[in-house]
Amino acid sequence: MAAPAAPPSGPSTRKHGYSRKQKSLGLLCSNFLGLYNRDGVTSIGLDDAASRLGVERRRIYDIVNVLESVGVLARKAKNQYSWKGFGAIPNALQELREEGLRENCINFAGNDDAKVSDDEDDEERCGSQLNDKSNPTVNPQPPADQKPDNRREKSLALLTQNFVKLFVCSAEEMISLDDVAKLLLGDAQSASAMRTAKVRRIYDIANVLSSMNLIEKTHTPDTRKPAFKWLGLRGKEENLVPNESRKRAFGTDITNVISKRGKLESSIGGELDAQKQRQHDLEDSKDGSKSYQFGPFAPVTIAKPGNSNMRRVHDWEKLTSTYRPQYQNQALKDLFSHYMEAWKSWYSEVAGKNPIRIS
DNA sequence: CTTTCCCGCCACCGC
DNA sequence: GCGGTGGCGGGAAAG
Repeated sequence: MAAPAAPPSGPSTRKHGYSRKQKSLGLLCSNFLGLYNRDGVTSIGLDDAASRLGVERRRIYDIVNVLESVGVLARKAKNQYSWKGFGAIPNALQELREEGLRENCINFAGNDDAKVSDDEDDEERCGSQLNDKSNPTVNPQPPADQKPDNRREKSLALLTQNFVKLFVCSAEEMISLDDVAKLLLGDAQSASAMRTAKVRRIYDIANVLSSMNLIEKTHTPDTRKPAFKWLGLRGKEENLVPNESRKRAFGTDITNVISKRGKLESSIGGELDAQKQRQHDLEDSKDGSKSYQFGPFAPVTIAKPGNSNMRRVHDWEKLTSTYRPQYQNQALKDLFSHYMEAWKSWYSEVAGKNPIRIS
């Protein structure tokens, strides 16, 4: 693949092709992951990440918040996060699942292959936000106050957790954007204007989860409505679809310092960094090739192992045994195995190389 | 036109 | 006060 500046099948973006896709959160997240998913990485400084990825600090917060919700990161201190790795995801998801099942009094019964179609069941929620002013929280929190924690309720992190719970708790493997919006941000269907304002956050979350291949953007089979499909596991013949090649210019200065939305950038030495745009496709045969691109300071060449038939045999057994808590319950064991099994392929596909670090 | 969602202002939270 | 966080929504690119 090539042509970073001119998106395929787009209008002739002649000069200074400003493309939103090159600055998407998902792309940034992929780069973030590629940058820190490396042995030896233990802690991550926000300033360091921001400068190395060439973005403002604000954007790092977005990524970090959702990554933390999935267990990949953990806040250690101000400005400092610790890298937990992809291996922390299964446990994090399971916790979310248990928590989700616990907090909302739902009885989905043995409804395994739900079709759902038009009825949006009301699983998640029930204990989250709802009516703007009335007391919303039902969680283990003193209902005394409502003003202080109001901020927390709308945090990206919490939204992300609820988003994930939606999939992990229920049997659905595809949920429409409309339903997600409705479930996460309570409220009935309001005008399109109000909803548009709300879904912006969902897009943010979805983009970074997509970059991890935890979900995938799709459309409902019947309608053409946008929807999200849960990947990574689920009792289906689901296959892990590797992302398409994606890249983002690195090392350039802060995103907006010069070009204001790509309009008045004109001729302020915009050519200089063209050299940084070099992109060479890593190995690649047909489609799915995920290549990270680094700026002037290209670290290690990322070798993507998965593509060929010979998948290097990870020490998954060892790893699994290390991770596996002492589950007395057989059901939990199965569940865990199910997760791990799915993640073997997922991990080797997306993350590739080095095994997860265990502390 | 609608949908997607980047950007960054500025409120908020400790210190 | 001060700097780190991160809601929040304007408004422009993409469809």
